[in-house]
Amino acid sequence: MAEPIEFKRIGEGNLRAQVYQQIRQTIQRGELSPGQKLVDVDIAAQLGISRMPVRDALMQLVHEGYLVGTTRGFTLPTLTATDVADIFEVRRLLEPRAAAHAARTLDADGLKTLAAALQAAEAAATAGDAARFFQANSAFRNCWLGAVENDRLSQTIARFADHVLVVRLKTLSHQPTQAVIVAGMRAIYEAFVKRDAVAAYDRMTHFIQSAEERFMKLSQPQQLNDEAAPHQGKS
Amino acid sequence: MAEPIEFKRIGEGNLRAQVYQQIRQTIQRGELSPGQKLVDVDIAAQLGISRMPVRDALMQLVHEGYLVGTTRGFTLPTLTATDVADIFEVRRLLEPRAAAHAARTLDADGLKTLAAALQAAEAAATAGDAARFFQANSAFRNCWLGAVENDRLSQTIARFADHVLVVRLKTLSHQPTQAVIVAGMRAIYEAFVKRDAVAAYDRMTHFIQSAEERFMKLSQPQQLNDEAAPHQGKS
DNA sequence: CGAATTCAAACAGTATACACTATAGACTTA
DNA sequence: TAAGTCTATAGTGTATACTGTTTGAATTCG
Repeated sequence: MAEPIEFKRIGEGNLRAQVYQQIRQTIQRGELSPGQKLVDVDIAAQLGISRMPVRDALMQLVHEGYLVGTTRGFTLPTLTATDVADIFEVRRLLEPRAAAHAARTLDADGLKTLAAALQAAEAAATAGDAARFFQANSAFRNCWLGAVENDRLSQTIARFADHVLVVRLKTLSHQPTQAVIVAGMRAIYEAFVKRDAVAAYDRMTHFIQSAEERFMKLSQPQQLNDEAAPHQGKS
Repeated sequence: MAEPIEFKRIGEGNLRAQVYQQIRQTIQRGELSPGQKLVDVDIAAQLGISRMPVRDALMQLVHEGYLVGTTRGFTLPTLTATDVADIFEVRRLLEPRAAAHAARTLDADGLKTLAAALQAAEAAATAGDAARFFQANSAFRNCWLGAVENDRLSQTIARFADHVLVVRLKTLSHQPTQAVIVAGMRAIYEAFVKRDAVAAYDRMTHFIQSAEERFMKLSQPQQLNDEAAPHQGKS
């Protein structure tokens, strides 16, 4: 199986950073199927560069939890139900506070971007376009997270949100769930517009909670094989 | 200036992991002076291995925030007052909850280890032995964090706590501050012994708060040059 | 026909070599 | 003597080559 994914170098800085950005975007967009295998030498050949920068990028992604390294290439991690619950716990602790910050610091530009993302999400939900919904969801989050002045806080949130997002691809394709998500986004957006930090805090709390419940409910039938596949990761 | 620090390979796994552990321990113990410069090729020569594993380890540490990469070697990051405040904000959000978990899950062995660490801290405080106090403090934290079942939560905490610990070397050498810290540790320890999750939560909240206040108060005179040295980090 | 054993390909880990760039410090000049 | 400029060098970034280990598949044996 050859690489079905087209990698091309993007953006700034050294090769490692470019490759890192590229692969991370690919993962964030859900363009990497769970069984898919990433091999440094293949990607390097495709980009016309040597293994080392690609390898560095892949290892960084492994360390951030975006990938797991096996003895034969790198693949997406298979999160157990416990893993997802753990991630949601951290998000529950961090995101409400971050949202409260954003309510204070979001400027007019940011609010406009949020409004656009919200509209896109609504349109995608009614049209049943999972990919667009996915993307609008990420855009919304990235926008308000960008307004959070505590970079460590926002980056930690972004990382963990990305991890579950990969798994949530199926959940987010579910129409009723999309409706719940959109409602939550709108509630949060309105708190932002009113610059109401308390409301933003509360609504974000509720949002995360309902997102988790939705996920757990929907993934129960398929079992998401908990104890079957323990943590993973080598060395 | 040659390397005043002796690196030797330790522990398990591949060379990168060994070197990583070694350097991280060195940093955690405060054995790296702020101006100190780490150069991959030097460390590699000292260990009798090639640059690559050392380089990988250093880059990982940079990515985790333990070091910053400059064009001439790697050094400790110089945290501004804002940086420290940001880190403490995240810790305030995460640690109380984690402590509540630990109150449930700590076993007899863990409690014994905590008691030992607490005693060591008290002894070091009365003796005025900053290094031992430092170490006992870390041992205490690592122990209860180890009992937290949510690995992502505990690892995130450990990382951020380490970051400020490096800066807090001076603060923790201050006798009155040591007394405050020891009192907080004892209060938390007692909550653990009673398996009182609520008390653990509350006391950890108070502990973090007082630690932050202590730090901010003590570092005010030296200014800790805020706007002077912005974020740092290259590429 | 199924299970154990062997073998070779695949891929990560490590080593070495070269290229490129940013800085420290010398050197110049006012 | 202080400010600007220039250059040698230190040290990262990237490339290539080699090594070791895992694993999947072929092959043999029960």
